[in-house]
Amino acid sequence: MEEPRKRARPGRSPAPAGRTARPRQAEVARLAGVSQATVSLVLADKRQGPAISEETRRKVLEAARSLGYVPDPAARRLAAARNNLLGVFSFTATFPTDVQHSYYPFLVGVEREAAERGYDLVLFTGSSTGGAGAAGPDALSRVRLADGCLFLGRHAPVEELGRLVADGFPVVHLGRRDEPAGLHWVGADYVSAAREVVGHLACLGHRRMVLIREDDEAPASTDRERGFAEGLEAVGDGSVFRSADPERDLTPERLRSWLADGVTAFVAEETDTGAAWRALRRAAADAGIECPRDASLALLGSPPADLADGPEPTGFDIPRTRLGAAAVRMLAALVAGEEATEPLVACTFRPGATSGPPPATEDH
Amino acid sequence: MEEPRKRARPGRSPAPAGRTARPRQAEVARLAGVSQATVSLVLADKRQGPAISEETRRKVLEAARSLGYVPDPAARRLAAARNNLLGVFSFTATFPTDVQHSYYPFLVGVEREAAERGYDLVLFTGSSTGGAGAAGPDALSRVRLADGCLFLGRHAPVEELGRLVADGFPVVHLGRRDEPAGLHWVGADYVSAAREVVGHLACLGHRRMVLIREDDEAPASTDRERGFAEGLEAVGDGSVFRSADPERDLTPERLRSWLADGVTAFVAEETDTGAAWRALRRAAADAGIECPRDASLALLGSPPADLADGPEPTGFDIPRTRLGAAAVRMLAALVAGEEATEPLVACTFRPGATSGPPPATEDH
DNA sequence: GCGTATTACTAATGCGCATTAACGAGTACT
DNA sequence: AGTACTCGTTAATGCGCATTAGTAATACGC
Repeated sequence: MEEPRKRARPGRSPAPAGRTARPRQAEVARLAGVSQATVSLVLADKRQGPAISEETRRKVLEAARSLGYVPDPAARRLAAARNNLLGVFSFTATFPTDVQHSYYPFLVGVEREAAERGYDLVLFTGSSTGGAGAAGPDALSRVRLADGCLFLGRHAPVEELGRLVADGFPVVHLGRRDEPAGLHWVGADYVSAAREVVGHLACLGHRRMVLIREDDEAPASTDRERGFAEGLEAVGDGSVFRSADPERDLTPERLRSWLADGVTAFVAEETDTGAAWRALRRAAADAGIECPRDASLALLGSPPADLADGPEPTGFDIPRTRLGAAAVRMLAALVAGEEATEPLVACTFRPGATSGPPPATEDH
Repeated sequence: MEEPRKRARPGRSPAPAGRTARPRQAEVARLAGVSQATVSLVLADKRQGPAISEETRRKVLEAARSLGYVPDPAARRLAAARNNLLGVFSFTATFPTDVQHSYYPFLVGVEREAAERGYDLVLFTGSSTGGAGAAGPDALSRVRLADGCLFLGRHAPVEELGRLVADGFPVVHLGRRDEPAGLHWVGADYVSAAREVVGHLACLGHRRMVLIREDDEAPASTDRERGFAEGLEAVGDGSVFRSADPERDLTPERLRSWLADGVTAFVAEETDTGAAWRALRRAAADAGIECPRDASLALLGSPPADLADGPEPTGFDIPRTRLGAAAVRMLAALVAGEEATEPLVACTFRPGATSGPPPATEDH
């Protein structure tokens, strides 16, 4: 025989004893001798709504306090037609096991800014769609549960993202990204940052430089190259060394031949692997080049963890935390129906110890 | 004249253009040519309740998929159902800038296990920042949006937690905790782990040991002490050195006097600061005690980051990732209305290099 | 005194969903 | 042919709150 219980909630109105249920606005209203609507108004404390007498306000607040009234967030969000929920979706686990993955600093900023704005975060795991739940091509659509969603990682499927964007669902991608047209993103201003590094080298007197980069087409790489080029435009000239495997191809001999050609500074891009910088450092060491003396080195980003304890490289730091915050700001703006905010976040220049004036030449 | 707009939601039903709003069950129903109730039934996929024809089921699922329908979590909660959302609430920032005491390893386990079970995570923010959400007496109550909530950190206000627990809201605290009666928790089995470490020392031949601990009453400390006592029960005897500032109070002289008393092994508890272990290592060094030779040292936990590169201490590792997973398992059980699962998670013994047989005595 | 404001509140409605009583259409059995 | 069931679907309801239209009461102006 089925118990005809109404909902799972125990003891209601006349309180048949047992646990007292959480009080509702209705109970507060009864105690204060007013209507539920009045309670809502008092507690909302709007300035523009109907006026409430001081007397009533007092009674309601008193009643609410004495009952220990606490609003039900679900009901509140339902009635207000917004969730105050921002999604965070990464295509790998948000918390990869290899500790202190680079997402961490982003999340710091994301959390802080979201908290600041009263949003909570929903962490969608790539696997929450692949694991127990349904996989399939519409896996991404789960993020619609939030008011908007932040995407991390390069492997976002263009198709599905495009669909979300086309539906007007607020989406912000962390990192510049052109692919689904209309996708909003925030990213570090690699162009300016690279330009600034080159400018710094130019100030020191360098006129001829080489950029070492890996062989891919990620915006992060091309932006750096552009900044490199722009920085050199009026003050010198440079060339780009591009290799799929810099650690193999960047030989000490090549470095020496560049030096012989009058190159006095080398700039490496930062990548996931840090291969360019590692290759550059090693080749320089093998070639017997002492760093700020014989040639200057710069890194367009931060050194990989395994090279962290060498001399601090001249270059710039990616403001990951601020990026996370900026992403949330933009997402919040989109959710509010406003224009997207500024997508570029400035990197901070790092003087470092791997650059100095070029060695004296015959001009001297 | 007042525009009779319904809520702030733009473009509805016949879609006057512009942004498409999130689809509701009603839209799915319309597209599938059935009623909203039917949609709900199909999507709920209950085995009891009214039967649904295969034909209808197909149509509904197809419509839902093509619209990218996702249930509104707030509405679901309100209608007394489940969300598939588990909350995570920490009383400091979940992603602290100060990496020292990071919840990261826990979160790895939490995320993995949650994904495994088809739950998404809601990170309730604003606990620390006091941002827009400000810390009222209802700061905690936001978590009711989720099906259940995980709490991290020691500073959980007993009052509010008690309220949630009393209301039957599924709550699991990470770390043993007695305070709000009835609170569920998962924690590392410090008692067994400490016992095992002591047992190991006893096996090596140690009979008299001293436990160095800080002066507080956290369960994590008292549990370790209990394990220490239990481990010694039948095999030897020990005493406890307790200090609010071990680095000041634990002098080399004291160490020597213990040695003179026949103490051959020292055990330090792990705390946030790592003070006990640091003090012990330093005092031993200052006293000219060479580690495994003159006396054995053990650490009930993991060394602080700044001592990580010394010899690996004998002791145990706290299985943080597994703890996170266990917490989610328990929370899921509670949400499902089942009994709470096993709260204790075993630590893994670490042989280390700071222990060995006691030095030869006059008995020799 | 009768409109017109103004103030202080309440009734009614709906947010999106789950749930259940009710209903219509078959089919089976007296 | 009438009754009893079963099956598939829908109408209706309510969760707890915010919002708005509406009402009652009082103050004001001429």
